[in-house]
Amino acid sequence: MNNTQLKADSDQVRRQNRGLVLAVLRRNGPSARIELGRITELSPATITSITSDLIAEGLIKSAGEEGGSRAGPGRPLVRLELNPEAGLVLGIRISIDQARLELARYNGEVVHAEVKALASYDAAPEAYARELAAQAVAFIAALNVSTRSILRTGVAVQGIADAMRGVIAWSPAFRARDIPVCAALETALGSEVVIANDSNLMARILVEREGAVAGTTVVVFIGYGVGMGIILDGRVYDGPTGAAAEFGHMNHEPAGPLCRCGRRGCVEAYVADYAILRRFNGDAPTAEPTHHAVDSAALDDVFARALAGDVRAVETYREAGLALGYGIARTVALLNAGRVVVAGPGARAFDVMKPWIDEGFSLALPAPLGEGVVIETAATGQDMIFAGLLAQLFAELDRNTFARPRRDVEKAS
Amino acid sequence: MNNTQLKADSDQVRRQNRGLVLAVLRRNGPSARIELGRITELSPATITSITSDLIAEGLIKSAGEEGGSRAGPGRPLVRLELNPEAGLVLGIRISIDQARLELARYNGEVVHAEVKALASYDAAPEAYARELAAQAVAFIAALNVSTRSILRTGVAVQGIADAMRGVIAWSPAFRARDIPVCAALETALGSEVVIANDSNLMARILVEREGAVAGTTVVVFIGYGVGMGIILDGRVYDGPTGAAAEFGHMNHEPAGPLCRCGRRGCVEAYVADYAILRRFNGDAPTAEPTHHAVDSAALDDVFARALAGDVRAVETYREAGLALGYGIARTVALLNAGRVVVAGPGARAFDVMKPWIDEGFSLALPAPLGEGVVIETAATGQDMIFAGLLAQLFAELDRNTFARPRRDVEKAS
DNA sequence: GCTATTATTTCAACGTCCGAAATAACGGTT
DNA sequence: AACCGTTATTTCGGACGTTGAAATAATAGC
Repeated sequence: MNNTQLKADSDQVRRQNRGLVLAVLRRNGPSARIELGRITELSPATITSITSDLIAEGLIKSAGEEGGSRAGPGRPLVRLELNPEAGLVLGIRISIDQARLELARYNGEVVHAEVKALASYDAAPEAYARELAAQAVAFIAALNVSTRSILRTGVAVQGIADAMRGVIAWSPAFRARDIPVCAALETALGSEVVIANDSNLMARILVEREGAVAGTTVVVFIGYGVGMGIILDGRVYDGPTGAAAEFGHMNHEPAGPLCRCGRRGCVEAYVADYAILRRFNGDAPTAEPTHHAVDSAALDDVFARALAGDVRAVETYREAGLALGYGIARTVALLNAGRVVVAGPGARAFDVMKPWIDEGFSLALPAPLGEGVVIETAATGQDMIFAGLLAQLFAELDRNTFARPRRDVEKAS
Repeated sequence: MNNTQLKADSDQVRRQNRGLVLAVLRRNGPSARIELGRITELSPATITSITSDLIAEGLIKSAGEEGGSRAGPGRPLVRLELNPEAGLVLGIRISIDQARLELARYNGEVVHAEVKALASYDAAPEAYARELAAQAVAFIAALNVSTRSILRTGVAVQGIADAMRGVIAWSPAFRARDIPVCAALETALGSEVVIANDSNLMARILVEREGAVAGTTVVVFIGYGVGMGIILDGRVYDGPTGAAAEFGHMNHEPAGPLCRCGRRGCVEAYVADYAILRRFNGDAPTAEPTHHAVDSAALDDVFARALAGDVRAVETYREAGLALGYGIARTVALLNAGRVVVAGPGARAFDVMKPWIDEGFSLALPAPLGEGVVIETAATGQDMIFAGLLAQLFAELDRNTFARPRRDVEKAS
């Protein structure tokens, strides 16, 4: 018989409290010991003990003079901050036929970012992974950084990111399935590599920016595809394997338009970039969708026409809005979400779609379930995915690696 | 700034480990200290310390001779068990126009169960709550039990159980909304009262019976209504307020048959008892559904006819199965569930519907998302809801009340 | 230079867990 | 009946973590 829960001991207490201190420093920036004590509710004595350990291990250091002290009498506070030199983290975002790499110090400061062309859609899985690893090695070599100082690497991608197996199980960026990116990067870099879904990362950073969110929030990401990040009780839900909610492939109507996935009536087939264009152009709903990036100028045009009242453009967004409203209603029925944030490039048309989103929502959901649900949009950019990726990497690093007390560091006396 | 996490201290360590010991005793039945140590991974010394505290507090006691020792030489093990006299727990299940009450000892043993008639559908909220509380008081008074020994009370109901506000927010058993059952019971009984959803409790007990479940499992409950319990990583997900997944009111087709909730095309309107009868009888899909319990003999008849190949009966289950398959696919898309269990009285027709469930599922879900998903049924009864309710009450009691170390109990020396 | 004030560290006390040793309670053997 | 091997449970001292109180440090204001 195996147990659901784990036993607790003093090691775990220390780990938890160290993690807490690191988390506060990461979220709040430079903080004095007394402030750490107030926020964590740990006693000043404990804070002294924990911070002196962390300093001895090189994870944090006392901030310079810019701390700014405090008005009035009394000993000035000494602010502590994360030590940027404690290590580096590498973030990689894979999208169709390109990859963006970003190197950041332990305090979150970005050292360098770069976009590399890297054919993905038609690539063979192993070859792609090898090529990606080579690009990563070249990227950090060009910065004169040793692979040894890379503490952790993260890969963000649209579609199903299987964190257990460390592969991209299924993504619109690839024709093939099961791209084994983690293994290749791990051997090339020697650091632990995690994989995550774009929408989840977007959700993560939205939550982080706004502080803890009560209840359940879902973030719908509309762009080249349609994704979703789910936040349950303030925590991003990653699914059993790390995959995100495939809201885009949640069916709307059984005989609906053809989706890139080959099924009919997926939400994506009404709402994604390609679906908007297909509908506006008057192509058959069963016309095979493109598998490559769509012309963003053409999309801008449809949007502008909708604003101007062009009938076909409005009708396009009406159908998209209805599908979205129904899809959101189904999601709310299942998860009892109180807030829905529509984000991503496709969210530019949010205001145009909103009346139809509301209509679909209220047609699909009995009033008691829909009451008080807020459907809104949020300005988001490509860098938010990176911010989320780095936030996740640092959170894991702090919690799983650095929170663990080390007994092998000589304490200064 | 407030914190997501809480600090840890030695008190919390003890609480966690005491809770662990109680949980093992509850799940495993009488266990010797050495066995507790093996399962919890705590040292024998710690187990001695914790168990002697628990014994002093009257929560556990050493089991009689029936422990059965062990073959071979060596000191025989002394099995410990939960002390039935540590307190009582009251479970109440509310259904349409009746309530069932059940009193159980701390070790889970049921003292007495009783069904009382209690008009619900047309009742006024406050009056219903008062009446229910009066019935509960009478029930325990008839058993010669003092309200003081009731440690906790739980209410199970179909529909939206708002645990935060302690009300039945919306349920097929009531025309009215927001029935304030918790407040009334709390003042009448003096014990903490929690409210929970039928389907969640069913899911809880299914999980408990099978041990920890890896990944995500959903339990679809088909009966008078259609509900769902979601198990994320082996834990029942209760939603922000304690409500369950309203799978029954997840829309299937925008212009589908009329649901009891007044919307069209809900899964329930294809699959629930009343929907099966309506379709089989050839009534219009927009015929107003009944709000009272359906004739179970008539349902048996439809089922028998379907088995015999009656065209209209088969067609009825075909449509229900398709709706179910689509609904399950939507759920899997969102939650990445690996296993779906169809339960409840309506699950008797599972085998009949299975081909259509599978068809709907594969039409709705791209292959990579549906791979390896197991859709199955499980035999369930009314008592499983009670078992789940008691399990939940005891788990909360153990974790929140009894795991907390007490310093006011005199230790035997 | 002194005082009030606030931040940080030191120290002793207390709670928890653990390993090792001691003790307890059997079955089997002589 | 005494002894031995075996296994369960308790006892005890040590290690670690947190805490409150007291001591110390570092400033502003007078």
